Amino acid sequence: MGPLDSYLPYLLNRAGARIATAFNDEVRPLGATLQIWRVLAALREQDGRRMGDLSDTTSIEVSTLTRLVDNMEQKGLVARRRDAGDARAILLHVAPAGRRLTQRILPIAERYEAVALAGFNAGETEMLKAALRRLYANMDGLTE
Amino acid sequence: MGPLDSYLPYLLNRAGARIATAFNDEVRPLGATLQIWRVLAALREQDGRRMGDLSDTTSIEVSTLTRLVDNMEQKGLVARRRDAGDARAILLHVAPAGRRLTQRILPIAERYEAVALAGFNAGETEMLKAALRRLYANMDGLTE
DNA sequence: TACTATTATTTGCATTTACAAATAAATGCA
DNA sequence: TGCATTTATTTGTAAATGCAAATAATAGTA
Repeated sequence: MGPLDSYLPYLLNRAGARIATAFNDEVRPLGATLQIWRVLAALREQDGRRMGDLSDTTSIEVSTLTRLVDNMEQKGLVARRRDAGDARAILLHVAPAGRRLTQRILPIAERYEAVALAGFNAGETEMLKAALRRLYANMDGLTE
Repeated sequence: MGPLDSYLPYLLNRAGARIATAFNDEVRPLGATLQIWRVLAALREQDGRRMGDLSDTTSIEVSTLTRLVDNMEQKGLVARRRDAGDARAILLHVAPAGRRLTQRILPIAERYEAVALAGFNAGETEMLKAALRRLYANMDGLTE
């Protein structure tokens, strides 16, 4: 293996960690965290999701997610409801405070997108995003 | 903000998390972790580094790194030496067991690079890596 | 030289995280 | 229907994480 900064997982982690840390610092004054934002963003995309589904989309491990949701529920950001059709499952819904918080974080999220992609034109941006999706899909090759 | 999977930090985190989890599972039987590998890889690139330097290259927070290094030192993977020129600083060196572990992990790391980039040609690969470096650099715009 | 500010690392402590086991419900099938 | 298997979530528990404060040494300057 050559130099570290030509190793893809390294570059990926480094970029991700930097954005994550900065974003986290920024939303903390709002009483949020990156993880909370991830859940809210997932619910914004589609409300009433199962824990397992949320775990998949947010990349937060289920047992961690359970406790994060406990916390968010206490803060009134979300509400658990037992799935009527399948009583094993929970459907998580945003609550009013969660919607308000989402609205406050959205402009920050948009700013991060813009800053990260500063100097990228539309074609480059799309190419990068496509590559990241492809990369994610490629990992199927390992986990079966 | 549009759909989640067009949001760059999301794509970045998702890809990174997936690789990280899989890699971690794979090196665990060797008595290693992803974080341990990060330190070893950084030392392989250049031995005798300061804690702060290591923190920067590995994206591991310094206080976390201190304890990780405690652990690695106990396992005989690395050794701390006080910097002769500046007694505040520690220079971290690989130890024989660390070198051996590095050799065992290297092929795994190479495989991950290959799997992640399956189907990418040389040009696409270089473009992606360049984009990730640029993205990282772009974040200077926020943290000053 | 003494004093203040800066830099490098570690430690205190509360929170977050994740593996494994436990619980609870649905499904498949004898 | 009854029982074993699978699926969904939570809980137990130990380890990892990260902010803030503490410690230690250097550098800058009056």
